[in-house]
Amino acid sequence: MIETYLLEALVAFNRYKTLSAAAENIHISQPALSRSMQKLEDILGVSLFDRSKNKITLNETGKMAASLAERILQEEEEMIHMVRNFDSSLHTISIGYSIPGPMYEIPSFINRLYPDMAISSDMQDEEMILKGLRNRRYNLIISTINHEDDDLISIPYGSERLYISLVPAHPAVTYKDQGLSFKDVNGETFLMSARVGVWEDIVREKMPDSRFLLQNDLDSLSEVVNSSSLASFATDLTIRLFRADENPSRIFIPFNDKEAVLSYYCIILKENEKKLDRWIRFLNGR
Amino acid sequence: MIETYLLEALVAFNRYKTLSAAAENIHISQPALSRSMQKLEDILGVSLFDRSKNKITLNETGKMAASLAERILQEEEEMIHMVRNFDSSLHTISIGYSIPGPMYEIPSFINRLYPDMAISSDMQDEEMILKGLRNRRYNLIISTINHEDDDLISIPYGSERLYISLVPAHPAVTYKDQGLSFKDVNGETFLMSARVGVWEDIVREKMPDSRFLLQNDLDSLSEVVNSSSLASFATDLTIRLFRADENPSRIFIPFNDKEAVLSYYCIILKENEKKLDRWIRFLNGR
DNA sequence: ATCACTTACGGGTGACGTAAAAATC
DNA sequence: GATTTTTACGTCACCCGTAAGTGAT
Repeated sequence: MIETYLLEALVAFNRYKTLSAAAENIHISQPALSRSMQKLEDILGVSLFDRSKNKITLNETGKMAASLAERILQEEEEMIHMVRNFDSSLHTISIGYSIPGPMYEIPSFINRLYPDMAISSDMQDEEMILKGLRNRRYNLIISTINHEDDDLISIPYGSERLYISLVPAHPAVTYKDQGLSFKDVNGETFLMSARVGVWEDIVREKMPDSRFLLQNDLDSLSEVVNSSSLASFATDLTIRLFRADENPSRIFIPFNDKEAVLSYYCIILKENEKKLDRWIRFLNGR
Repeated sequence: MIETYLLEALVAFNRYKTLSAAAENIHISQPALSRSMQKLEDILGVSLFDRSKNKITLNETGKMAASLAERILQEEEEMIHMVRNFDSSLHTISIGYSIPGPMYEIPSFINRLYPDMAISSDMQDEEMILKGLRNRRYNLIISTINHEDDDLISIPYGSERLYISLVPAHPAVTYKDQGLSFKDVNGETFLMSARVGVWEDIVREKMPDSRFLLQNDLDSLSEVVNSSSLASFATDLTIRLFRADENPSRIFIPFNDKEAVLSYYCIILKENEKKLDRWIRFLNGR
């Protein structure tokens, strides 16, 4: 059989057209490459090159061999990637979210239950999240839709209420105790994260006259928020997790509207029930 | 990149299930195979096996890797065959015949014109011969049909008349000078080669009452013919080439019927016109 | 005790690099 | 003279086999 390094040498020569150039590019000496080409011809029992005294080029057979070799090398690289990806998929729990809130607490729970597993988090819209669960991209998803399908297990996880975050000087802080409604602050300009999932659809619909300044990066968002007097958003969950209410420069007021509350569910494929048994029992045992 | 011998080792282990058995089958020592498996894991950066102290089995990742490796090795073998076949096709002129006669003289002409080329001969029915020319299996074909297509070059090669071969004692030898007709010997039993192409169709149709004893091998045919008094066939071409008329134990009498004469043509793809230039000029220069 | 695998060790193949020669531009 | 390829030669990597060790059957 032909060892891989010979195929690599052939492909390199085909790409760089001279032995010297090819040798340099694959970091071997030029005579070594010359010998490899001879060895390849020897193994195949076939002439692959037209040789003159100081010129060597692939003949028709050689060109064919080179393109076949390239295919094989590509496939070998693909194999490496597939094996590594498969292995890593065995050692990571991949979670898809349609809202960001739970993303801040679920990984630490999972990590406690499965200390040897890596955790990958991803946020996309509802549709992509569900599709990702079905095609095994995600091991579990957090969705605001309670999908009830025969092949799924759906467990109510919790709910999140949207808050407005204001500077203490803002006139709307008078609502502090009773909460306020979207229409009370419709027209306000908000700073918000670009990645808030379905929340974005909700606030845009309920406050059509507002402007929303999106920030891609969470750190820069919080920096901008702290240095400006613009309104922003939070939820009961994020306020608790980040102890945001200890920050004296911001007042948090809940929205009273029913659309300001999102219930969400942890959904997994039934086929993964055993694999995620600890997690399921943790959820049900709360 | 992964050297081929490691893939072979993995595939062997997957097939034979224990290191010892696999090692024996690929003719290396068992520790060598053990090391190869470790090396493969090292290169991939991934665990491929479940190991207990004296047992080693492929895990899920390992099984996947093994099947991918198998695919790659198959492709490599395929590459070797394709390259060798392509190379040999460059060094052989492949000829397809629908009748056997020219098969006895064309190769020697070709050999004189192209002394470095190998020659392969093949006989099949008209349809397969033409198909073989179109799909490049044959470089040239000899056909009794004068295919006139835009992509083909067809050159009349010659014609062949069928003779009957009789022992001198046979009553029909009285026809010797004027020739005879198929119907004159319909009912006769003939010894004939199993590979006579379209001739077989002709004699079966024109002498429906005859029996034809087919011989696969030409040598055994001529042996049987010489030791029996049964009739047999020849053509002007074969009589000349094999000096059959110098054999006193056989009389050759031509068939007069028009179906007893077959004209045949040398046909090549136009795209091969240059490659076979010498041959074409030889044909036209006769 | 036997089997299966791993680790340790010494040996040989062969792939490598350096050097030199030959040929072309 | 610079570039490109091949041949020659010595070196070193690495793959191999043998031997020894460990644990399971």
